[in-house]
Amino acid sequence: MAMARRSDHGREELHRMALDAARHIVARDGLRGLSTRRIAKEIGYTAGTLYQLFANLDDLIAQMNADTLEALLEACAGVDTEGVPEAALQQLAARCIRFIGERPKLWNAVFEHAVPDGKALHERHIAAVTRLLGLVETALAPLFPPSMENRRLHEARVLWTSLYGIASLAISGKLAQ
Amino acid sequence: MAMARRSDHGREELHRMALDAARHIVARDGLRGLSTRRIAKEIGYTAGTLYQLFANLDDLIAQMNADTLEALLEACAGVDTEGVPEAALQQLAARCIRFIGERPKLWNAVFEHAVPDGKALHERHIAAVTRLLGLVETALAPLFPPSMENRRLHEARVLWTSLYGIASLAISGKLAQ
DNA sequence: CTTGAAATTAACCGATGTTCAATATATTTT
DNA sequence: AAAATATATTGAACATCGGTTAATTTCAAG
Repeated sequence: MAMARRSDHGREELHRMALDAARHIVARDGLRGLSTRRIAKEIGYTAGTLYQLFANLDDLIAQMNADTLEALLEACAGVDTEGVPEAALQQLAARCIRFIGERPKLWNAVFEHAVPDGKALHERHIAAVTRLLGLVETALAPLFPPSMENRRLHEARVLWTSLYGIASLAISGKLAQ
Repeated sequence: MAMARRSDHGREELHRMALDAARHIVARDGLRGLSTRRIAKEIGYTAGTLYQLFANLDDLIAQMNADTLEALLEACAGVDTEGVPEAALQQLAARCIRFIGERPKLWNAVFEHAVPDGKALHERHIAAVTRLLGLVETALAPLFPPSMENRRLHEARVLWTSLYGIASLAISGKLAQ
């Protein structure tokens, strides 16, 4: 097989291709089916090339997960979080559930991937979670007087945490039949 | 290291120990962290021993997942499904969400594990799902006259599939208290 | 004891993440 | 254009770990 040409793809184009391939693999076979060689094969390169774009496989997975969270954020973008709280929350929940239900294994990867010892979570990962949480906080605002800000933030976090269970449950129903 | 004595543990005791170890590993590190050698190490044996108790690793995982579903069933056991339907469904949803939230990675495994080609789902797996569905069906009973049995079973399935709606209510309820 | 079956391990063989020297390609300089 | 330099890509090497099977050890029964 011929060596891939140097200028076949630009650096960031390759970066994108690798993450796309990883996403497809994980969506189909779960994190367990992901390997450097498999990603490389899917994009027509060899494993070593990936180490020019990512520090290692953990780094690649972390970026893939950050992508997933940003995509979820995108999916929630259209929700009006300033109106009636119940309606806003229901819409947020519905979009999250839909998003997760369409890529359950990819979503699982966000939680299954153990962060390497000592390493912090990826910056984009944190940013996306923060903004998602922010949506819930905003939606909850009308239910709490300004004096109960702590309480509001706390409840937003509780709600956000429970969302995972809800989404899982929704997915379970779909997959169990 | 001395070979483990043959009579250290009975067959079904070992069986249980292996599944327990697998559960702990998956709960901590996800399906990706699970391997025959790691299970064996945790219970003081070597990998080959497992093949006396399980057909292969896939079989072991399948049994672990069946255990998970049965544990969920257990967690739902106390719910009074004979009373007011709305209350029963809400309780069921709340318990499911709680259960999943406490062992997210273990729950993921139930859906990440691809059933080997040609193989059917484990019998206990199917039985557990059936009984979970049965809880919903029972809870729905008061809402349907006996003549609409088909309809009731259908709605139970729909509800199970879209449990997230109920789950949302359960969360809202928590928020209100 | 001997024997045979069950339990346990050791060995097999392929896959994994990662590194690195060698090679192929692009770019710049002369 | 040719030479020189810089970069991209590979393929092999390494060490480890994967599931599974073959061979060995243990134990109880006759």
